[in-house]
Amino acid sequence: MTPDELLRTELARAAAAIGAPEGTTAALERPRDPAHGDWASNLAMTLAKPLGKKPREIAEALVAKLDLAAAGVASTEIAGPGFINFRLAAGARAGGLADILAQGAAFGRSNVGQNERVNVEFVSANPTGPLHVGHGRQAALGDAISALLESAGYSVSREFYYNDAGVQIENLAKSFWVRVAQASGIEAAIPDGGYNGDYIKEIAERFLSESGTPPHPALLAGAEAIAAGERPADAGLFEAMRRFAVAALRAEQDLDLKAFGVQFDVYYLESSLYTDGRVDETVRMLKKAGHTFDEDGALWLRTTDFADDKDRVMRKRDGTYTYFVPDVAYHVTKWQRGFTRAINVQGSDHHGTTARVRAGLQALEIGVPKGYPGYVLHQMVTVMRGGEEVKISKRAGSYVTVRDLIDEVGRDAVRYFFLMRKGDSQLVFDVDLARSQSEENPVYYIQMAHARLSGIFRVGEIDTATITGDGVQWDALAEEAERDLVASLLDYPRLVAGAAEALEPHRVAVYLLETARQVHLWYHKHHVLGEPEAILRARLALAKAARQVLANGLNLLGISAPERM
RNA sequence: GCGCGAGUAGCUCAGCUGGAUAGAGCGUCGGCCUCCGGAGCCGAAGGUCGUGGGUUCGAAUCCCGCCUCGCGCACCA
Repeated sequence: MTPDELLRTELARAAAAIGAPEGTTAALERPRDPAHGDWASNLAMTLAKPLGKKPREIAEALVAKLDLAAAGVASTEIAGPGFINFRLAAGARAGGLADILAQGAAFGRSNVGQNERVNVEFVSANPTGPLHVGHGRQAALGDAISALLESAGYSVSREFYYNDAGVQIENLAKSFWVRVAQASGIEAAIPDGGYNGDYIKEIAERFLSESGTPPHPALLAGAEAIAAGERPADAGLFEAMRRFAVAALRAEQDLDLKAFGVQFDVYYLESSLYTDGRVDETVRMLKKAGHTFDEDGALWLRTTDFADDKDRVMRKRDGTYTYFVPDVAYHVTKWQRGFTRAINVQGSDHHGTTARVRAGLQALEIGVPKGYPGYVLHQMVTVMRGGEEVKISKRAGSYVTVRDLIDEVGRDAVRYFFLMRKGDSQLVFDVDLARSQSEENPVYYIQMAHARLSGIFRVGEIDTATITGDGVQWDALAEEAERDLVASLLDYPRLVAGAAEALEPHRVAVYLLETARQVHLWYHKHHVLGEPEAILRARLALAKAARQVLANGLNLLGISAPERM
């Protein structure tokens, strides 16, 4: 147990002893002002109302009940309106470092999740083009959220949902047909709403060389049909092209993800929901539950019964389903596959769908919880280079892809930059800063801290395996910079737990930057090698512990922790 | 118009789920330093937390109104 955990338990015990109501939580925090001690609690203030006494009286009663020695507390004081301030014994303060050294990579992990199965869905791009920066933010976020949940003891499955059915894919197939026709010498134009990026040209070339050139008349007739807003008559050829294009684009996206170091456990195909009958089954169940109605020749779901702001069409007049139905069918599978918790990471431009998906699940009346699935929505990304915004233009077929970014600034920097801001604030990606090898670059700065600490052991020719907390005189860490660094390091488990609960990886990113700053500060002020034995040993332990915490945090974000740079 | 998100130092952003005198980096100004690993270190200036009310011992944080910006408001995903 770290000192604050000990203290927390003691406080809870004391609170119960003076008759605090059940469920009273003892808030314990690190005061901003060091003069207020190492830890402070507002417990007495929160108890003032239920106990009907003055906060300061309660504080005195609490202190009298505390076993200070057990919690490693040297002194207490009651301050301000009723804060209880705790000052730890010098040894107890730094003694927590022994925990870090003993737990190693496990430091910061917990078991609050109790192996609950969580499905984290992210990226889920349509296979209609390369992954762009928005997907990149999502990939970084989804992967980090997954890692956070794993570290909190959840059993996480990372999932990618391919929307490989529906109107967009139809448009892709038509655009592809046109490109194939063009490459075969036929004059044709990409239809409205189609995809005209250069990448489709390249795939069309590949199609021709791998599958041979299709019969000229069929291609021509198909192109004319597309121009008229219809499907090509040769259904077999159209289907073959659709498959080829989708497969090629999926392969491209896989390469993007691989370059980013993101691995999914499950790729779920929307098309499979049709072929295995789940879509029809979902419609049948919704009808059976009695929340559907017919109007204007379409089949509707009365989602307004379940907190949606308007009713939604399920089956269009032309007999095809809206995307909403497979979406519901898909989330039913998540529930049925045993995920009692589901989290969808999406761009905020999708937030309109959240209410209706939940409504659809409620309308089924199969016991899915109300807030299922949970959503983490993130705002847009703008890319800056040379002080100017890089415009994203799908129309011109030139937009910033994830792979462009990774090629230019490296995987670690891309990950950090996508994670350093709160998801719900807009993010400016400064390419020049991300690629700079200076301390202004936060990634470089954090990794440098890790490398510097590693350098101490390398230069001193010290095997880190020999560094443990055994027999270390912790009160040798008496400098202010050391006290601050130690406090930050011991704060790490709480920080990670909070980030996991809130699904906010940026807290880890911000923490790492601050901790790195403290490492640099300490490193510049105080030497390790060549100091007297007691100080040397304590500082080596501190260096190793700091390095461990930095590595653990970076690992959560999917960023490497280099030993030298 | 409705819904969601954002608005905090000159700039970019934190603010640990309601705590004590609101923080960091960059930039600006003043002063040191050249040491295991590369310009670092110390200090200063800089704030009506968009705005007006409310809730309470206490509000950047919770509630209501208003202003500005972004996203959405399809029988597209």
